[in-house]
Amino acid sequence: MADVIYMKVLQDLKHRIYSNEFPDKKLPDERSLSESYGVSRSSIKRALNILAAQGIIFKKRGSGTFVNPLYLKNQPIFHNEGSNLGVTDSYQIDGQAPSIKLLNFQVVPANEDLQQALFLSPGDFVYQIERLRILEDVPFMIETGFIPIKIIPELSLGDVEGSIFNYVEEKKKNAVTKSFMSVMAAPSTANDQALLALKPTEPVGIMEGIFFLDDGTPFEVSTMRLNYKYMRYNAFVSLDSE
Amino acid sequence: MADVIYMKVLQDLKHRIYSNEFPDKKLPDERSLSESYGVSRSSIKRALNILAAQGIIFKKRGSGTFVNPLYLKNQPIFHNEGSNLGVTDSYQIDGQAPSIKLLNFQVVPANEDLQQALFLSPGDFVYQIERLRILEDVPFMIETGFIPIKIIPELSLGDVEGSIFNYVEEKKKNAVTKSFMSVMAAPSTANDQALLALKPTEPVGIMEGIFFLDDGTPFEVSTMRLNYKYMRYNAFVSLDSE
DNA sequence: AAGTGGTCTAGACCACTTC
DNA sequence: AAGTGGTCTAGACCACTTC
Repeated sequence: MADVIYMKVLQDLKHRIYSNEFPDKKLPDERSLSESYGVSRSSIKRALNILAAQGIIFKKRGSGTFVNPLYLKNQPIFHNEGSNLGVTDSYQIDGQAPSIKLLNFQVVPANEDLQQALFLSPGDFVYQIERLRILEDVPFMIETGFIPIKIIPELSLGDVEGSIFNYVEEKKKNAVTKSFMSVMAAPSTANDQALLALKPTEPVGIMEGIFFLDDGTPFEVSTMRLNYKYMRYNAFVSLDSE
Repeated sequence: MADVIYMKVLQDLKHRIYSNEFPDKKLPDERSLSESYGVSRSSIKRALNILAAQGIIFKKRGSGTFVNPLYLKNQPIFHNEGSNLGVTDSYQIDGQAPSIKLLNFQVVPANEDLQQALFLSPGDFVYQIERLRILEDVPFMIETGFIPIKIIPELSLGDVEGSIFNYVEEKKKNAVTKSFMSVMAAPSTANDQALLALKPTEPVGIMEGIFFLDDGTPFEVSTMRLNYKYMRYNAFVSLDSE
């Protein structure tokens, strides 16, 4: 992926944006970027379109391309940087991935909700995986995931202490690239408070999702409970492509 | 929008998919589509990429393009009913729009953040509009919005007691069709608790956004603080188009 | 070997904004 | 008039899958 031109341009531009290289929030025009990077304008546009879809920049025809001030105002936490949608890739900070503390790992029968979400039959089993995610020594997320055992029957204790999405990508050559997400807020439970070092008045952010493999197979149902300070979900919404 | 080639192709393909014209779930290859539609392969790819981003199809290099069976089976989780992205259209319940209680309406100078977000110059003014949104007698959202006065200099007290986005659509023939949203959670303030009938341990969900008119003009910066029970932000995420 | 999607180019023309 | 992003073309070559 890194050998692809538009990805190189994208990474470089993102770095320059975060380095505040454009204090007036205006990027060079596409034709200048094309020349300075030595690539076609199409490749520049492709990189810019992705940055726009990620909410980092926006474009105004006739005027130029601008850094989204909302995006830089606070530190964005959840950003889809990697080759898949997993927590490990999305919560990188300065290239450092969050570490994992395994809380629970077992195989259970899929209940009705899980059967429907993961296209399973009665009697099918799923892994239940509960993990605490830690970023720079701060536990910030409790993650409970359910994965059909038939998709990765060989999953071991060691595997679930690392990135499962990366594991699947490497071993199965099938990345998790799509998801339906629901983002919510809720009061913290006693368990949340203990694990995430929250006061009783401090809430959790909740991200619930169904994750799909690239071929459309539902891979995991996951509920993530976050220290509210670490949840900032950015999205670009457009009615154009309806 | 309908005069754009890739949109025409997109609409037509979507219609053909829903008409079950591809019972084997396989679409013609891109070069054939290019020929049969009489457009370039790039335009075909553009339409297909959008359909893939919407979760309707998926592509497999070397194999072809396929209808996503999951999509036809499952009802889409998130559906935007209205013609714009405003609260009035998005929070309809059984066709009933939320009502509005105006808390504050004044004209103030745009601070630096607003100048940057709304393309304003020092000395430009914005409306500051604070409103309480009420659904079936329950106040659920405190909304603070900032809109440049030069976009709608004639805005009156009566107008801000209704849907501003619908007003702009009717009067200016320019709909709010794009936005960058940030979704967060936070402890409730005393003000939140009073207006939204929350206990001190109950949080708010926060949706912060810049809303754009169809031509890309930033129209409003808005911060919405919601009773957490009423915030559920749904999104379909895909790395395909990125 | 043939088929199919992915990436990329160089350039044309259009639509809108700014000067 | 000049600048800037949007759309589109025709074609080249690459990577992966299927036969």
